[in-house]
Amino acid sequence: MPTMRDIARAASVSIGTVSNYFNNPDLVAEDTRQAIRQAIQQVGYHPNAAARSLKTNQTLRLGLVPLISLEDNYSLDPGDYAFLEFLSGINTAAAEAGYDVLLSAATSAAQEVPIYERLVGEHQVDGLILMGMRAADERLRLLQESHFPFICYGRGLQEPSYAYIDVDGAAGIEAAVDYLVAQGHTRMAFITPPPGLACTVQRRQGFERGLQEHGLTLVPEYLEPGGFTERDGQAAMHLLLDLPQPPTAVLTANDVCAFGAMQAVQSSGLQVGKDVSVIGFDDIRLASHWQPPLTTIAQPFRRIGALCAENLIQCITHKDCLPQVLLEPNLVERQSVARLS
Amino acid sequence: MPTMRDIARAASVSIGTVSNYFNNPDLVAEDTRQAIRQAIQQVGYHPNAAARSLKTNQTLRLGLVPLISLEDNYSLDPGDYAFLEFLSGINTAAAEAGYDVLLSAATSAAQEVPIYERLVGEHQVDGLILMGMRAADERLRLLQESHFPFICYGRGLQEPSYAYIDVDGAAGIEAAVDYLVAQGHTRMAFITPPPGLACTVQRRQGFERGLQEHGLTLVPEYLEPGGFTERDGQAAMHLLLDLPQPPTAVLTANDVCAFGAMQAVQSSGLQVGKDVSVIGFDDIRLASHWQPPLTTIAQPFRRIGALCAENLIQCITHKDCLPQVLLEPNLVERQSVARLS
DNA sequence: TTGAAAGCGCTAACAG
DNA sequence: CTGTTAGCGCTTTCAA
Repeated sequence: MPTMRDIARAASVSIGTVSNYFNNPDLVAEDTRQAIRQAIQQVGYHPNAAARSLKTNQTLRLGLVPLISLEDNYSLDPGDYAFLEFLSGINTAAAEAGYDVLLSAATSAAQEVPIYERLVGEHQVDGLILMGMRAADERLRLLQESHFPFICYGRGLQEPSYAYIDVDGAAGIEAAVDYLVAQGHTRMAFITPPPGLACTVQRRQGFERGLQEHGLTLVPEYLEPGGFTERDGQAAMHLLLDLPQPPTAVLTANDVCAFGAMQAVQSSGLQVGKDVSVIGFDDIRLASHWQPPLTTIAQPFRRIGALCAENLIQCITHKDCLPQVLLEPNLVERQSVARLS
Repeated sequence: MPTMRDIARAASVSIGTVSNYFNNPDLVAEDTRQAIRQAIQQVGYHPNAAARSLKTNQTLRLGLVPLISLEDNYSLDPGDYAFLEFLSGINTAAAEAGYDVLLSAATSAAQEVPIYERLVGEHQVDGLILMGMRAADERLRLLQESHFPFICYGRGLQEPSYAYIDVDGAAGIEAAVDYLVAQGHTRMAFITPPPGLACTVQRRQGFERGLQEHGLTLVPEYLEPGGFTERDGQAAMHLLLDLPQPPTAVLTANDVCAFGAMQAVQSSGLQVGKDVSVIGFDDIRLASHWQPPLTTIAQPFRRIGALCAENLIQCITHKDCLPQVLLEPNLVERQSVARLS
């Protein structure tokens, strides 16, 4: 690989001028630029990233640490199909701003914090994107203490002092409850996201608020702890259907969970969208292709990912800015909800 | 952030000794090690990655360039849910060997090669993982010319001279044809992956071979160009059903495509697994939860990803080794195929 | 077993 | 406008 020295020699200029060519082109005379450009073209030169980083203290990389755990699906975001869209959004927006994305897997929750420490300590990235926020999240402390730029997809439970992009899950669930009530339902259950996640608490509050507003009381058995997988949905729905008085409508943790729940309904000889209504969360692509098409609370993952990347980069370059974006989710009506007379 | 100099000072040793502590611990006396360990603990020191890379010429990073294109879903691997599993495998295996993964999105096919050039030129990564291999793939030339370590998930059409991990798609399709014949089918169609991909050609050959072996002739109308999305499957299946004499069984590009195809069958008032049989490819998690559960040709994506990472790292560290792994796919029988009398 | 010193490829003063 | 030069933080001889 050629170095800047080689380019300088080939263009018969000094190494400093080549540096200027890259970082302050207007300081360089047009003919000199021409010569340098040619030399670069000829050997296919690219500046060495490590050398540049060492000097400038910036990597042009954004970090993301997915928790890929087979045992505990505690915060299995990456197992969630939505993660893909999220990642695409990050990646696309990052690329547009000249950043790459560094992925560093944690294969258990215990590994997680050390990985963040290493990424920060080694200067591997200029900023970090967090996701799958927990009700009590160690990562926040670490990053805030070290004054390292970061942004979260999701918020913790108290009013956050950090940058985040989030979808108002409570409002989404509340809107879904409104909708169900409008369709004549009164017995509504909620298969929640995994316990421990911040969004689980938030959405549960939305659920309670929704019921309350319509003078409905929360049946404790209708609050079923669930998760993001089909298995979770399937198991929880069976539990719900086994109740002496099963709910007529069920909200779920996400679309995949809803798919599992629908599967349980069908294998119990009941019909989704008729005997039992199901509402998903996320609106992944398959939701509209499911049978019956799934009514769900849409989150714009790609956009969220892009917002995370853009705003994080903003934080990195402009320091002391604190983007806090709360998006409104959007109920997409399809055919998995029955209208009761 | 503390530097090695700080550690050296704190431990009252020279900077070279601290370096030895990390890279040649046995050269350092136990008490000295103790002192250094303590100093490191105290300030939370991590070696600066850029400085280290600059000197050692290795980054401990593996590169992956997903093609995230909204217009042309030419090689929309990342849009495929299987990508997630693949990525998890890579990420996990990489992490185990001390590597991180660098993602650099290409948002159009035109951007792709320049991104590879940049990654190589900037020394951003120690090796690259390619996927979505095309019938004629520019990336191969580039990487082979520059003698940069890389490995492919998938093979080009001629016998490859490069490292790869692949699943024998032709054999998979052939086995599926065998299976369909055993179930009494003779009119079989194939909704192919996107044109241009190497696997499309390979699988088509498997399809033809399969038919041939059973003395069946290929009906040109039964070879329907498709893709990896539900839309692709849906559209192609409708075309197939509109034929004067529709097929009784349909192979598809992947499970998601199969889902779309099944949707088309149902909306035509026919029943999957009875009037029309459908076979997927990949065996993503949802396949078994679909209604009816999808018979499909399984690819172990997580394992493939892990193999890619492990073998690439092998290539990086041991040079001149040429892993070429061909995995046999596996037909998973479920309920989307009818037995004809 | 430890220390001193050169240099990886680049940037950013600064001098000319 | 261009050249010279001193590091960025680390590894790696080589001497002591």
